[in-house]
Order: sequence, then structure tokens, then C-alpha cells
Amino acid sequence: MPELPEVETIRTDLHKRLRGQSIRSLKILDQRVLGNPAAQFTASLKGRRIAFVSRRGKAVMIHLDNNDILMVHLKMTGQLIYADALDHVLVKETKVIFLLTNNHVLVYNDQRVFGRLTIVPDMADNAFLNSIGPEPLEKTLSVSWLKQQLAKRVMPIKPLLMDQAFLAGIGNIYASEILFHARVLPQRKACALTDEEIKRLRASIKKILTEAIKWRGCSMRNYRDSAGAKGLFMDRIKVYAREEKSCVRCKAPIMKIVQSGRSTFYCNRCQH
DNA sequence: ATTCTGTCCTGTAGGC
DNA sequence: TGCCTACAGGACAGAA
Repeated sequence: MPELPEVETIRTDLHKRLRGQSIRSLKILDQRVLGNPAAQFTASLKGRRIAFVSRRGKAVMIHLDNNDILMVHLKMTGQLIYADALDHVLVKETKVIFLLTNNHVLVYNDQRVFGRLTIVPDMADNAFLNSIGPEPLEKTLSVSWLKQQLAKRVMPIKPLLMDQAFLAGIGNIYASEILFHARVLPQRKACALTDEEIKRLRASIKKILTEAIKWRGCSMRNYRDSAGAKGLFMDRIKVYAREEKSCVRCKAPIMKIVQSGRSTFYCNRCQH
């Protein structure tokens, strides 16, 4: 569900709320969301103090005082909700409940049960963390680096943008939005982009992700921030899920195609 | 090696 | 109303 801007919104909020708190107890309602055996998961977390919260790609990293990390990947429908009382946030999709020393609660909800909560003792040893590419908002995302990477790839640019091994954090919504902003057709082969287009692509990646963070992400369906609120970038989406609606730039109808099994939206007139 | 398809799971929207 | 199909912010295994 959530992509980089949504996860970053959750990370920032949770960092403020959770830092310095300890986990008094936890209750596991559905073991399928755990990346470790339940007993080990509980033992690793009970009584631990939360040092800080970071993000890597689409994963929320909750750092504990003993240097273990609780890595939460929300996948499609995961939610991390923080509240002052359990009865405000307990729903039928609630999978794990954390009771904190400030008498607040953190719940993990997940309708589709794709998400995972995993204890990571050593980040350098984690297969997922080792497999993902650079952060798109870091300075290392230069035009020259992009150019070098794109030259090696014949796949269409849209599924490449979603490839976490290439860049970490871009998913199905923002891949379409970035390409619309860059005025590049999603079906273009990555290696065929011109220097000018690569420059625009880099600028659009930064611009769209930064704007989306500013508006606290977007809520197509299940996404909620840690206070249970929807993202406001929803109203600024230009192409995603707008099939047959008119392009905000040129009024042509927005097109929908399927690439690598995922829906892609674009304007056939102003993207080239 | 790279690229694409099917799969995990549950809920909802739309067609008839 | 109900039944059926299609589809949904992700990531992996396996096949081509």
C-alpha cells in the first residue's frame, strides 16, 4: 500500500511519538504477520526502549536500545496506528498490539496480511535491506548515475522505476505520477531515454516524492497515517486511477495499460 | 542476467 | 438482494 511518501510520513510521526518510550507488553492476534517465531518476537521486544525511528525504502525501522531493529513492511494494506487508548483503534484487521510505558498503544493493522514485522539484529545481514537500491531523495541520485543505470536496461521505464533493486521506495502510484510529470511515456525502453528526458526524470522523481511527503502521502484505499488520518496528496494525483478522465495538462483522455501485471496510467498526448 | 507471471490474502466495487 | 469476476500503494519464487 504505502510507498516512500506514505512511509516517510509514518516514520516522522512515529519518531516523535515513540522515541524514549518502552514496550510494556505486546499482544499478537495473528502470527502470520511476524517474520520471526512468536516467542522470539515477543522476547526481543518486551521491555525494550525505542531509541529512534528511521526508514529504508518502504520499510519503517524502529530502533531499540539494544541495537535490534523492529522492521515493519506494510506492503499493500498495513497500518501503524498510535493512540491514547486501545478501544479507539482496535479493528478486526488488528494483528499486533503494543502497550507503551506512557499508557498509549501502537497497533499494527493489515487487511490483506501481506505485511511483515521482523526483528533485525544486524542490518548488514538482512536479505531485503541488502537487495534494495539507493534512496531516491539522497544526493547520490545524480543525472550521471541515472544515465549509467538506465543505459543497461531494456525494460520499460515504468516497471524499472518500481524495481526496488534499482531505486528504493517508488511504487505503482508514484511511478505513473513521476512519468507524467517528466512527460515520458511509461512504455519507453529505459535505455532509449534521451539525456534531456533523464534530466527531467531525475527532477520529477525528487519533485513528486517531496511534494507527496509535504502533503502526507495519498490515500487511495487503506492508507492512513499513524493518527489514522488520510493523506492529502490524493487531490493532487494527476493520472493514477484517472482512466478516461481528462488530462489536467491537455484535456486528452488518460489511458490505462498493464505492465508487468500492474496498472499504468498516462497521457498519450503530453507524454512522449 | 533480465524480465515477466503467478502467488500470497482479504475486501470492495461493479455487472448481471 | 445475491452471486460472480476483477482488481487493489508489494515483493518474492519460478519460469522463459
